[in-house]
Amino acid sequence: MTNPLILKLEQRDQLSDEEKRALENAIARVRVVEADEDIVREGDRPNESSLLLDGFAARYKIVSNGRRQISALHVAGDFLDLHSFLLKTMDHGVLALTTCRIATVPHATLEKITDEFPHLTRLLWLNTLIDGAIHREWLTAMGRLSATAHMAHLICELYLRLKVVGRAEGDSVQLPITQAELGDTLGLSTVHVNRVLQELRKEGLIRFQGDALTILDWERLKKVGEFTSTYLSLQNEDR
Amino acid sequence: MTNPLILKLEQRDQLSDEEKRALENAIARVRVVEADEDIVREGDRPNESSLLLDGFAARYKIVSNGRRQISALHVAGDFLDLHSFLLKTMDHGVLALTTCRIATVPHATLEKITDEFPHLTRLLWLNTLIDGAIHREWLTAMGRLSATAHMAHLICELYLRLKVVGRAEGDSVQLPITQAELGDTLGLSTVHVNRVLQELRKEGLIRFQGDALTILDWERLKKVGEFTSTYLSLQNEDR
DNA sequence: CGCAAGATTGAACGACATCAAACTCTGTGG
DNA sequence: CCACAGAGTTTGATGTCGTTCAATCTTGCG
Repeated sequence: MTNPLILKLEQRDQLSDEEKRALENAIARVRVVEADEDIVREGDRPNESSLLLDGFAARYKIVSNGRRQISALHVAGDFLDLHSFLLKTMDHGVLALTTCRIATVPHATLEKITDEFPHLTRLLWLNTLIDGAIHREWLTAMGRLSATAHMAHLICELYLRLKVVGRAEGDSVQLPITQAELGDTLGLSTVHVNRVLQELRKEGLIRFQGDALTILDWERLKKVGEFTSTYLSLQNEDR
Repeated sequence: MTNPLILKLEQRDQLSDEEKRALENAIARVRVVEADEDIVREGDRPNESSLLLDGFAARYKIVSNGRRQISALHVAGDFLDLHSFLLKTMDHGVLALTTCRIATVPHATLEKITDEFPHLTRLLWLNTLIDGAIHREWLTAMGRLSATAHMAHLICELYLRLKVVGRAEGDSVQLPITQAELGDTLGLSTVHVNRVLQELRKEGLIRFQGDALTILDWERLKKVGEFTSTYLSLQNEDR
């Protein structure tokens, strides 16, 4: 059971043993949050950041008419609120979509890392930059792609991100996300999410029953979703 | 003429004289890019980052049917591609919307800053985190607000961001952005942008003729756009 | 003065939303 | 092991917000 954050970072650059140790030691404690509970709330000023070890979580905002927008979906190895280290006040909430195992890293420890480990600091920074790249990609998909293309795009992304942290088995991943949650992610109604998924199934691109998502035709799915993985920075290079 | 980046950072935290000097010295050269020219292209692997000293710029992506999505609008004091320091490959282009004065900061210098100035590094990191927070806000607005609310939200944000770097005169700012560009930002058609702007004018919320944008009723504009400035991290605190 | 870029208008259309109901599945208690 | 409850999925009918297309109008500028 390697720490999934280390898996994720090692996909992008070399980590020294000392850096790995510093990361492992940064974890103050591990806690479990049940599905549908808040991990961090909008307006909070946390003095620690949460690293997702297992499960699925979402960053979200509620707007006035009660509608919800999910601005990020998180999988094992993702920091849920690393940005709260410097932004201080949470401008959105983070919700557990499933039971989540969460490692807690005090901001004081992060500050120490920035003082003593410049290269590791750059990799943590990189981590937040990838989050930003994903946001931009979602903006483009939301603004300029059809609902079907947007969904295909999201599925491609989630499949790859899960694969990187060893959560894929062949062409399949466990994706315990409801259609309502997908709707809040894509900015669509639940009803339309359902129709879009049916279309992708009918086209023979995916199978999606229960939590099990299988990619049946990766090339065509990528094409439908206009997906290119550049923004995920999957290349290993000096940073 | 203070460097607008320093203005921007000083809004968020104290900067020592040494840090200010390090920032000033980081600028290798200043260049001018004319309106409608690319500043950085998608796929580029720049070895320097561009700091916008004056003018307006946009990050954008083109999707298959030729449509364009703008994922960020930038004003004086903004780094246009600070993230290329660690992401290496540009996943989007950056375009000059007006004539732009741009300071160039070599990545080698940024690396040196991360080795020698931990606190300044955190502030540069913060800078990219604010970009990310803006992305999330835009996602929420795009997914769950009406076109009119979304436009009102964008106007509130741009007004505040310009004000921070001393580009506002009272309730007015110069905003040399066409309705087509606004459409690409909001994910709307030009026609609809026009109608939405008319509605905001008719409601007495803004005046917008030529480049001159005036906020006529800040409180009501904020309300229409469901705007709260938390995500811009305008508080000065230790980071 | 004349042109080109941008803004504005109107009419028809379409993608997705909304509403309301039925269906399926899984877990639970009797 | 059956009934039932509740969450999630699916379906159909209708409504609407924003798009598209095609002009026309305005404005800044050489």
